[in-house]
Amino acid sequence: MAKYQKIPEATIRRLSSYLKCLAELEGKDEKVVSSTQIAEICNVNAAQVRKDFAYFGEFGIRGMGYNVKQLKFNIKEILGINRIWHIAVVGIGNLGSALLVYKDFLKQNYQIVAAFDKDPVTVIGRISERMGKPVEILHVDRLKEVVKARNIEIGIITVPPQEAQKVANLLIDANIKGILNLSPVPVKTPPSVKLRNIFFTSALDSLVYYLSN
Amino acid sequence: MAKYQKIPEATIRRLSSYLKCLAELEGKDEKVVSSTQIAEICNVNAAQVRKDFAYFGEFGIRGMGYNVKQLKFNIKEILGINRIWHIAVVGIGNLGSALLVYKDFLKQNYQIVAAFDKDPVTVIGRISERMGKPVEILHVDRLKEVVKARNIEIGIITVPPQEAQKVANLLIDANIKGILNLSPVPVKTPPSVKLRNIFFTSALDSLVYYLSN
DNA sequence: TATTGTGAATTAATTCACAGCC
DNA sequence: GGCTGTGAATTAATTCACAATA
Repeated sequence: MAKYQKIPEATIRRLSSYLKCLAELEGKDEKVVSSTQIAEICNVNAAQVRKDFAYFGEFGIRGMGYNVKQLKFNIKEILGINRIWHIAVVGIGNLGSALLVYKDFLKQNYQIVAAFDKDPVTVIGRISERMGKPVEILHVDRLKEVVKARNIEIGIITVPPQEAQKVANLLIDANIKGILNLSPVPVKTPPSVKLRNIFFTSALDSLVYYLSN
Repeated sequence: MAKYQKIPEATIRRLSSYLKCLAELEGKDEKVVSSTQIAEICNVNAAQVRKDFAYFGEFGIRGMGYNVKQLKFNIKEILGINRIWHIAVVGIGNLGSALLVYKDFLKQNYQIVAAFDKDPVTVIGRISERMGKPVEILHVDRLKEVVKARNIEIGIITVPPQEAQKVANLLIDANIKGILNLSPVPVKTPPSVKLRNIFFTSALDSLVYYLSN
């Protein structure tokens, strides 16, 4: 898909945000959009928008702009989300169970096909009252087996900090392809397992820095 | 606090991650740490760690390293989190109610002192069964008044996409200082109101890009 | 001796500015 | 005429490499 060059990680993140913008425009039945409009909505420079696309090809029409539907399709193809990815959530505490019912998250390209906890019985009791059995909660011992059986490619870690690396190791051992770590501590993976550590509080910390300075 | 220069946003995010690392080391009773160790744990270059600190002062001892406790204190001071910040959560759906009980989040420097929804009665019924009245849920009409009364400086937006900008506008009108937007669409604020849009799925999208390529 | 702190060198990302094209 | 696509210019971030020093 990519032409030849190394693509900046920032470009990839922006592509994902352009996609949201395009989904909105599509909802408003807009057919065509210019780089200037996208830039305006996403708070970036218009040349940047064009350059981000240029890494992957020519998607626009000079003098006209971009076809919304087509551009959306192209970006999904670039990102690899023109299909459904199977996800497992490990750790069904507050955050984990929020994910299980987070519909916006499910709707597009991701499907949570398994949920694990080290104490499924307690957890099921706690969460079943507020959702109609969204997905069965399994004991974490079954992780490797189920990852294989259900073609799970991505694991989301939502366990307490002291368990995070252990769970990461289990996922790695289960031949997971990628890990999204939402626990409050960083985990390590070998180069073969792609990783994103998302620290919720980091965003707050950086916000607060700019509030204080 | 900062010497003179403009500080890269990336530096601020890393400071927040060094802080996590230091908290862990402190928990293990480590007294001293080197830039190389921090770099190793946080997956960055050691010179980068030193340079990040250098923007703000000299915190280490040549030949020795950094005093864990002291460095932790210094970073908290730099980030402005050497005190408690009052937060409001707007939109008590799944994600919002997860925040209300997300203890790791509360523990350090942030305190959720108000929660708003446009239908508090329904919401209270839904969530009260799984938590012991963590914080009263108020009607969003009372936002401005309560923000003022409780010295709330930060608002977290966890409403559905079509409501996000409206809520942002309410917060802006209530003279909030900063907004953390966890809804799936970007919102806009005037320059006087600092903003972070956190798109959960963007992290997944970028992870998937690197899995596909 | 070991490790910080930092100027210089390097690499990367962004923006400009305009040629190319519909 | 208006907007894309892109080489060149600029700006920013990272890393190197070593002098300073506890």
